[in-house]
Amino acid sequence: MAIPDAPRTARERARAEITTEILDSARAHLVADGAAALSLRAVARDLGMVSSAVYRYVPNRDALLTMLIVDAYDSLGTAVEKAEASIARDDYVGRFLATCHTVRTWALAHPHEYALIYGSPVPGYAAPQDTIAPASRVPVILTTIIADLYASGAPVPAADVPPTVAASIAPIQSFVDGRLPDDLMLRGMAAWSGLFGAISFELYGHLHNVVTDSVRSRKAYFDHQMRQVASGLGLAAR
Amino acid sequence: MAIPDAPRTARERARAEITTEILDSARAHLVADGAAALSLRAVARDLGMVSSAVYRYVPNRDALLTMLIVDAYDSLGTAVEKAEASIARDDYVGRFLATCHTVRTWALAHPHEYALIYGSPVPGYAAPQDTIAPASRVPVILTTIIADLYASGAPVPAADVPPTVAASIAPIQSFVDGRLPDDLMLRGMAAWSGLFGAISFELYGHLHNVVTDSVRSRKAYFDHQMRQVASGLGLAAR
DNA sequence: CGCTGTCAAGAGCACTGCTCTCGTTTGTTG
DNA sequence: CAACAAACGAGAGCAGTGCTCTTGACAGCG
Repeated sequence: MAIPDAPRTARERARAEITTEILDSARAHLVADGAAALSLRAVARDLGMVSSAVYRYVPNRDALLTMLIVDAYDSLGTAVEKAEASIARDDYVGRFLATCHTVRTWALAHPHEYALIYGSPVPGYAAPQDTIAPASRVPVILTTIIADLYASGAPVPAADVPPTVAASIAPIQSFVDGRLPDDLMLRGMAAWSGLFGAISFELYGHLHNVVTDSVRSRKAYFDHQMRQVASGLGLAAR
Repeated sequence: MAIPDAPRTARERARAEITTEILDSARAHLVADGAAALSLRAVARDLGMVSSAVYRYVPNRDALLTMLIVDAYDSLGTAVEKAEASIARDDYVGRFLATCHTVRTWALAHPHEYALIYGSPVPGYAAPQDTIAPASRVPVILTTIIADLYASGAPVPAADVPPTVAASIAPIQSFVDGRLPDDLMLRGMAAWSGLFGAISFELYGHLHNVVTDSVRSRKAYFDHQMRQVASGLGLAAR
């Protein structure tokens, strides 16, 4: 898997270079006009190539979008990991809130990229294998915070949950070897989907005429909601 | 605004008829292949017209999509209103859960329509005035449930919230003339975005490898999460 | 009856994704 | 070193898109 030792031949060198140029141009178009407007021909024009030449590097438009998806997940993942790592390990609320705010800030700064990864996928689009690792970086962080909180011995929600519900989250529980109480895990998942639900609503305009449309208000609203979510996780405020 | 008394002349009659035929065909394409694949030319072919003829009835593709958006909001709104109305008025949890499950059921049955209204909007797309009324039907139902609950005198969350947060929800509070405590309103909004966040995650595949992918499991998971949300609203379970 | 506005059809423009062919260049192999 | 195969860029081409414009037919009005 690891890159052997950089491209050796001139051809491999050129191929790697042009491939990244294609990706850069595609990303620029995505940022500027969104995924729907991304055109392989426009990318080709950017690089001074003819459209068919691009197909030597990218099998089709979908593949290019997939690369951009991986790209976006990684960009978000890196930002969140960095922000979360800067908080004291035993400040669980702080780590959670830093995660939330970083996701939101990233989303506001990269709306088209956010829409690409958390918006409606194209009908038949099936996420290829290479997207799932980058896609799980944020969930992994959230899970880690919760697992750390639980390991710290702090009081966390651990009520019984109906067997069918417990069974439904078997897949995710297997990732943490069932170390977390079902109740806590379920609340963590609610936090996760609540986080992205809140951001999507804000970004897609559903808060229009609902929450004052100013940077200050929107941030205060989001912060409050995420604090509420945190308290539901057993993360005492402050 | 109201239709005077049905089209009178043969021309007006034909115009109304063809317009609905266009919408029907467009809806069929949307259901089958999603919004991205909706083509004005394909609609024209369906009706045995040439593409330019369609432009006599619909100014452009965006306008057609807007009609479908209104359509979808109305379809969802009708389904939810009907389901919610069938629950005893004093069963607030039941009304809330019926609303949640109906939204989810509708979304699973109409994935492309759901994606059209709750997915990522096209970049420059600004929701026209005619979409906002249909779009608010579900929020109105949710707000009504909460307002009824509050009016019943049941104990509801009414803690103080920071002034900036309270100020941020001034727009929505003005709809209910500030009758609801900020705390309750905020939790209601969290429920609202949590509801659609959960459904979007499920529909867009983010629960893959997280929640067992079976009708039973997914429903049990969703039901549990919405019950948790309800309890956060002061809606005692059962 | 005749004028005006509406309509369907067709051609056309600029754009898209993608395929195929054809010389040219590059790297490897005999 | 020569020969062959693979990789590559350019160009033409196909089928499709949204949208505009012109042209001729028709309906409804004064």
